[in-house]
Amino acid sequence: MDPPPSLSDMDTPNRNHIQKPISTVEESPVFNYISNLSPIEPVKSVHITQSFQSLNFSSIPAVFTSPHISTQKESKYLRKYQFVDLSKPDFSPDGGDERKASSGVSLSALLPNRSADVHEQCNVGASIEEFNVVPPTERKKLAIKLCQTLKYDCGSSRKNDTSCNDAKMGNEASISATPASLVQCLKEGPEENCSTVETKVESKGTCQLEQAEEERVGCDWENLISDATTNDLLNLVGSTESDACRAQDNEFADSDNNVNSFLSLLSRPPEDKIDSSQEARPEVDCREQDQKLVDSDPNSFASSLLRSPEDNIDDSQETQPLGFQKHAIQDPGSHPGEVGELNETDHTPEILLSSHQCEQGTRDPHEKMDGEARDYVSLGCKVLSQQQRGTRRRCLVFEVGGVHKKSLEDDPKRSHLNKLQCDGKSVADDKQSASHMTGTGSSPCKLPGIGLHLNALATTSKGSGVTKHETLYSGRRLISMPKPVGSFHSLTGVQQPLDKSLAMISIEGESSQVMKEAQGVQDVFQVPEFGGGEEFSPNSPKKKRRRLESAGESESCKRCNCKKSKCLKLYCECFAAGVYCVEPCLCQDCFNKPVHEDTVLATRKQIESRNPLAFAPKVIRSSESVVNTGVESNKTPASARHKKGCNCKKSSCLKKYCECFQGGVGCSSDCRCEGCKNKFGTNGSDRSGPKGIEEQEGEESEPAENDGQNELLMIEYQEEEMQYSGALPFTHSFRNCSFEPLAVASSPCLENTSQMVRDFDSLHPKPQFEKHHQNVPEDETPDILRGDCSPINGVKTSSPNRKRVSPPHNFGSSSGRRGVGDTVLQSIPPFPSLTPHHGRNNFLRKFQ
DNA sequence: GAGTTTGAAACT
DNA sequence: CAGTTTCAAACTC
Repeated sequence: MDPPPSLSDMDTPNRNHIQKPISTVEESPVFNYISNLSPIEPVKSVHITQSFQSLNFSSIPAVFTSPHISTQKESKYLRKYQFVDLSKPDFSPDGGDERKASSGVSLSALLPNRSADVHEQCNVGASIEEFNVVPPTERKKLAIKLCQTLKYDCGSSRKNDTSCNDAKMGNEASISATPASLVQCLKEGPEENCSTVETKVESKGTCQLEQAEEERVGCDWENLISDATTNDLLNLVGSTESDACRAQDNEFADSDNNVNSFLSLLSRPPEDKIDSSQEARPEVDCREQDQKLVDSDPNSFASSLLRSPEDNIDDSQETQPLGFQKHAIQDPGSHPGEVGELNETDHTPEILLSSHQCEQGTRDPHEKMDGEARDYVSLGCKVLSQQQRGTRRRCLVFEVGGVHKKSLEDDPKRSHLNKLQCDGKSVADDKQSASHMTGTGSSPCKLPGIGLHLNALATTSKGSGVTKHETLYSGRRLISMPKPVGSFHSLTGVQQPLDKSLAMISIEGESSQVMKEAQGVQDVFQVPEFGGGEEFSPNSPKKKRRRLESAGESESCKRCNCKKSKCLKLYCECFAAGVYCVEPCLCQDCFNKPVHEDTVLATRKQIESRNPLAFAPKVIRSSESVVNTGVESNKTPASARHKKGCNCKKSSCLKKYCECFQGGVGCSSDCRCEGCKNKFGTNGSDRSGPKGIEEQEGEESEPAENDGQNELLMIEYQEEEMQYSGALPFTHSFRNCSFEPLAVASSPCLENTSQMVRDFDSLHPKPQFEKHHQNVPEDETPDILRGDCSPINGVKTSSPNRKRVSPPHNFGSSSGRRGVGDTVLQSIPPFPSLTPHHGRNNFLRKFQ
């Protein structure tokens, strides 16, 4: 298997970029051959290109991919991941919050990193191997070119010197075998001529073994790469490559004075074959020997190279204590203060080779290995997998720790990216967790669980950073639905903007918040099977709830407290909001968890079959057509309306029993409330609001309207999805996080809304609503997305008094009840489903 | 914190 | 589609 062809086979817009670096290096047939075979330069360039491109372009297409559509591919990831994980049972870090955080964040993070790293290792190995194939006379030249190439490649990857130290360490480690070999050759003289030979062989072995391992694992590179349609993979590949490249660059650059030594070694005749025992020498032996050599010849190029990784690690420790510590913690085989970490990572080729040999049963070369080395070898593929993850863990560490700490100091974009990755992994891991149970997988890179239900998003949008964090992490728990399913069919479409938001917010976050977020991620995994559910909570639900409430509504969104509905009915606020229940929930026998994804989705489907708008926001913004028509009602509180209207009898629509009041909207003609005193509305005795206008102008035709309104609501609903598609700028999508009370209508945190509404009270209702409209400017949406050409507009425009002309279709609403799809409102972004057109079409088809 | 009220959701 | 039941949030004490 040849990784570079696999890469080139990738269906990526960067193909042209792939070829470019190759051509720049081509100078001779030999080098052309080498270049074609050597993946170092082109592959790195490719990865780098992808990395940065993915920052800008790749994410959007990924967002549009339905998590269910990609189930198959995700399964591949999952399988591979599972294999790796099995080989490393104790992957999780071992400490408190960090452990929780990593358990949620890091698992899926491994996948892309792992792929990237394996690939890279193979590339390096192949490159060196081909290097060896060249006649000795050419080696010097090639060595120079190799160095140049390495430097050249690294030139574009220096951006993340600080932030990627952790990852860098791993990559440095992965190539540390090379200097080690060089050291040996320097020490042992020309007879071995192993400077490149051994290294090459080891690297070659590494590559081949890696490949073989990958095949055994069942990882099809092509599939894997083809699966890499997500930011995570591409970004991580890029980061890994660039880090490795940088590491190499650093090493080579630092040892320019010793290049001659290196070249002299290269130019030596290949009189000797590699000592198989050395070749297969376990890493500990190699380490010891190398260390000796380093001590004896500290000034040599080889020693310089050899020291580099550890030195860099030390540097990393100094500059990135958190990241490295986390790394160390995450490494199950390492112990604080020991060199286990280095043992595992500094000699990637050796240990990989050893592992490979162990797998193949060719352990004879290990006759002379010491006990420790034998232990390593005996671990077989386990060690291999660990080693493979060694580098990736660094990336992971970087993402976990560095993202929140160090990366903040770096390129914001980079930090942002990594945060995205981290987030994606969190969710992906969540999904994976669920997938383990349900048999369905989701792309670890696609935030499958994030169908942004804007209710959920707005739920916690109260303006504080903490709240925003919570919101976004709540978003991860959102339930994704297959596309064909009405309201949730395209939830993933919002992932990108949402996660961008999250990323941006997280950049501003603090470690405490990070841990809180991580805890939030962990919450997703707290399923009954694992004893994480609140069912097992010894605390009284109400007590807990009170505690949560007392802790401040601004910090924690209210969770459900269902006891009999299993959180699979709209009674459940979480379920109704399209989010999974999490740890703060006090529900009992909860099925609204990722582990019951199938059940949840099926239930949702069923409910939506009854009422397609069941999961639509209860409070929806009024149509822009109202604005267009100049009707002043859009400046009133009632410009946002409850989709169905309330049916209050005793609360006078003045308590949160009333959904209109709860949503901060006025009662409308669609309400059947009695004695309404909702001052935002006009349905009750106080009819000073738009309702009065509405009633005056078109109340009589209301019965005929509703069916049409239903359909209009559905269409508008789709328009909203369009608005929240990834094509919209992040800020635009984030507007859904409007911190206005109305924006949180129908969210699980409605109490916040109500409180804010109450604070405003009836004295200044209009300014509040007007403000909301200002914060949710309709003009931000391109006209094409606004549906200017949609039938809605025409209808609305022609009905200034909101008397809607129903399209000729019969609206297939299951509910003949009045108000199921009444006035199209606009004050709140209705539904976050973002699937661009197909979702819309499906949705429309569904009701035509 | 226990109990009550309330109205939406679900059911018949 | 109306009536009833179930349910959980909101509310009161």
